[in-house]
Amino acid sequence: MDLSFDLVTALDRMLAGAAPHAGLVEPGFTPEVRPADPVHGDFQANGVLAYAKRHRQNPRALADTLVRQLGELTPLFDIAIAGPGFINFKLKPATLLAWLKAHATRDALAAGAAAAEHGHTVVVDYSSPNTAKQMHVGHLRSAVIGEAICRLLEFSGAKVIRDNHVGDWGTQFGKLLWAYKRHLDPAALARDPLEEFERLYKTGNHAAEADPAVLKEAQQELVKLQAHDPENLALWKKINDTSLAAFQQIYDQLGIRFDAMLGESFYNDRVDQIYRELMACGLAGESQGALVVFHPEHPRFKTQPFIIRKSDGAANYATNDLATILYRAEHFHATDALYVVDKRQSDHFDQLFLTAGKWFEKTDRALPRLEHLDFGTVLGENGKPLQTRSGENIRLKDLLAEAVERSYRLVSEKNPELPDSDRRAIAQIVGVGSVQYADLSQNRSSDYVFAWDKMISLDGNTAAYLLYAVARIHSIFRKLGLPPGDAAPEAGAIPFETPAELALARKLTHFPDALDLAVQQLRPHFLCTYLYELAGEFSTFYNADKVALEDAPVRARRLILCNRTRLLLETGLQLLGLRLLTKM
RNA sequence: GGGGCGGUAGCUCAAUGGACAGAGCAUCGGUCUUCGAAACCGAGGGUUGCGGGUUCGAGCCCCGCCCGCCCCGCCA
Repeated sequence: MDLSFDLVTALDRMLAGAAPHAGLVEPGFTPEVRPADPVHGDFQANGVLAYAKRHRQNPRALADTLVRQLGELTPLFDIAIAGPGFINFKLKPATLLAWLKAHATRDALAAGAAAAEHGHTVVVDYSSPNTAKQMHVGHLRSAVIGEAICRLLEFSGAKVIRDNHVGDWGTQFGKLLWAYKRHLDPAALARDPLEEFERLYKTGNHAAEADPAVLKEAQQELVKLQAHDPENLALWKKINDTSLAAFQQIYDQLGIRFDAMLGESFYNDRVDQIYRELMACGLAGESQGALVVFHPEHPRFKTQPFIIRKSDGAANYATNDLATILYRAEHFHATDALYVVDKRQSDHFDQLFLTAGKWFEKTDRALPRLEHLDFGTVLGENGKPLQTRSGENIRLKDLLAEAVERSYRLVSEKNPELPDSDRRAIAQIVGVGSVQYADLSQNRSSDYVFAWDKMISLDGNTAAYLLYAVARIHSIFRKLGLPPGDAAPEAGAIPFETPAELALARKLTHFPDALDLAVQQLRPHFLCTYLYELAGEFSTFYNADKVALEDAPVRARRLILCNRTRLLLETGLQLLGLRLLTKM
């Protein structure tokens, strides 16, 4: 057995191959190899338990027979049978060293990881704000989680297409255009256009609510826009361009760059085909003046309609999303389409995917794997959705600015001797990274409480704690005058001996397990948990064992531990979308 | 009314049907003449909402109940 990146899979294959020689055959023995609790070893195989039960055999005796067939593994692992019949595998110190030598660079890690998603073309639909409005805290999670998922999939070998499905064709434009033509403040427009658009939208909205005549006029503006009236179309374009430029400032801070920006307007002239096809294949029918799809086999959707054309004849987001699936399948040849969208829209996606599945089947098309990657709400410390004291949505640019400002104050307090420009740069990385990491480190499906003090803190599972570990490693290499990626000082290393060395080396070799879990479930928090534990093991090691010592072979092996910890922390943080630093 | 998600330590959260349910915060107590103490080490703290069931094994799966949040026809 070679020391492959993915030791779980390698062990699993070994056991499956050895099983017939131990008499484990029908019906289908599966080794069930998985990472183990460190008190038991590195990996455990649980498969003999179920097999022994099915065949009324003694599981411990069966495990023993199987282990006897694993002679090839004994130079690499300590193998033990425990409890009712678990087989435990513990990497030997020399094996740990060999694995770490074989995975010394980012390229080596990427080469190992790339098998998992090879051959997949994944469109990821995330961020997707509405134009003419500023991005607010409600847009945070989709952007942050979506970007992390893109990076995880890319690293795992997928071709990823980042698609920002912006809401650039909504009903908001009627009211906005109405107000623009009557209440525009040119000075405000010049100063901060998006602010002014937002004010105008609110003006129009209030006016329309107060006066049905205004509502009618606003609807007329929308009709004119949709009929491609030159004046309204030019205004619409200006509003969108302004919005997208403002969005990009946020995306730049979050490290996001989209491959496609195909908003609702792009699909505007593609919806007629949807109506035609869905009616032709008998899926859609008229109900209360609207065109809808029911799913008779479904307990709820047999009565809860999926509306694809409103009674006024206009398309809505359902139509749009159907057209988008078709485009992604035909144009991007997507094997997978993922939607990073608020969990409150799960009914919509259930109906969308059901409808698309039947439609594609009836029209003999290949349906990509469609998945709604839901996420919970960002709550304030009162347990309610996070808002300003006056009940407004918190703007994302203000939220990020506050994170940077708080980090600046902290860096200045902890490290006042650094030049101000350095402290500013560090605060930018720590502040934005703290917001990203707080969002990612928790299971995306749950709501989470937004708490500044915990987020920026150096204590606990935070970005600052991880970045601090990275900075300390860089500091070691600076002090020794060694470039951090250099392999030469690692030569002559002898296998690990101290408890702290062994614990850290062991943790390092489990990076693939964490990555696999995060990618398979598309939940970045598994990677966060791992990185936090890794940083913790490093801190323990750093505290217990001195690196810069005279004994060359010991120093070499400790430098390997430092360098690999740095490599994995940096790689992991980048996969999450964070930027890196070397001092803080 | 129908449905979705959740309820785990005082608080915020982890835990792929596997071994004794783990972290952080907070509390209490230790560690800087030594590579960055923004750190480390240790202690206490649990009937996993309640009741049944399936399983060699359940926080996780099934059934019932209680509580909370969210969704349920033309917003997205």
